[in-house]
Amino acid sequence: MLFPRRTEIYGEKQPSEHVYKVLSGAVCTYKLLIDGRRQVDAFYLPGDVFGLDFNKERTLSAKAVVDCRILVIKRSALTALVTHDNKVARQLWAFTAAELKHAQDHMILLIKTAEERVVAFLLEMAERSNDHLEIDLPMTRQDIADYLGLTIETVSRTLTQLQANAAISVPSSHRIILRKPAALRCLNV
Amino acid sequence: MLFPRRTEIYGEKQPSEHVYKVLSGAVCTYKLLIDGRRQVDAFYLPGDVFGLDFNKERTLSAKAVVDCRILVIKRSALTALVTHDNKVARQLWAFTAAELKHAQDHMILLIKTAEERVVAFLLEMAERSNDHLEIDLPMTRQDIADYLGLTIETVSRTLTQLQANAAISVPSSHRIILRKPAALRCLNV
DNA sequence: CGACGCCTTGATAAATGTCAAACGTCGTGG
DNA sequence: CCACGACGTTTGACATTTATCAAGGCGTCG
Repeated sequence: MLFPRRTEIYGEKQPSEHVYKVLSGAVCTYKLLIDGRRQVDAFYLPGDVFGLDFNKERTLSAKAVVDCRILVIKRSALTALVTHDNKVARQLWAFTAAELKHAQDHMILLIKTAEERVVAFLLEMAERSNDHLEIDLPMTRQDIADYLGLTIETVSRTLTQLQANAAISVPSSHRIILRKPAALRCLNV
Repeated sequence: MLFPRRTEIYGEKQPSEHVYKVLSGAVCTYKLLIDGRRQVDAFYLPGDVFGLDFNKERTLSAKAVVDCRILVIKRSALTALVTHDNKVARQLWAFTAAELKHAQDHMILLIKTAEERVVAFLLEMAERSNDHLEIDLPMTRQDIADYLGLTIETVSRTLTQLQANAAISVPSSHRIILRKPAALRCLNV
């Protein structure tokens, strides 16, 4: 199924009827406060599965950050499997546990300084990329800022500062190359 | 089993061999950065179960915030049950999902202002208390500050300010009474 | 009674947010 | 093919929030 960029895939409080797998593009999950402040919980890249918040209602919203091809799976198909196959049940549990771990790591990120947060984000994205040094960032600065609990201006300034230190280079705004990965890892506390 | 206050119950990276239930007292789970900054993930009060991070290794540390009586359960006893009883497996999964939801709510708390964070904390604790208006806080200001991503000074100042607004009263430093719960809920975004 | 631990208060500093403007890039239409 | 406009990003000047550092108060326990 195709989702154009910026499309909402599901919204908070809606019933959880499907599970999703990213085929191409990128997705983010987030929460909104009434005044518009937003906390992005996670980015999902090709191969990643999302939408397994198996409280009946969605606890997060999800939207396509760029045009996406997404595989949509009925929840009922999964729950049927679970009641019969114990192994599937355990895999789903492990998946939820992994999301919990990610949320815990994200929480500690939110108490760090701006520079540490940006570096942690770059290292996380590098870890998930193909060659671990060149990163393609499908999301906007606003998405990154909302993931890190900062403003776009602070994210932008921190990136230019890292570039000034020659720790990274930014050939285009959605492409970043790690020049001193070891130094960056030191900043990752 | 008895744990005096400040005792570590388990540490990050240790193997997960037990699950715990608070009988009396209070426990918190947390992560540390090398320079000592600390993020408290959750407080557990009598009746609560903790220690179910079922990645093999602990992703958090846990310590008693006051003297505690704690029921300690062998992990192996649980996993044995799980392989046979599908219902137990699903309960454990639901438990992990609930922890995940709490972590997500905590993340959005960390992007709010100091006043909003303190209010959110008070409302959360009130919700878990007996009469929902009088709160007994077993933890220190430092524990609260580390839960909210603030300093003890900011927590203290915010509490005195709420007291000045007559939104709360603080008869003793570990006891808080909500005077204007509706007004506080408005601040909870 | 004194000492210690914890909490509160005050003055100041630092980090990040806000507001505003300029810049670049990309796509569209003349 | 070039010009224009929209959108996203960067940069700058300034404001605000919260942290830091330091001192004082209060209660508890030996």
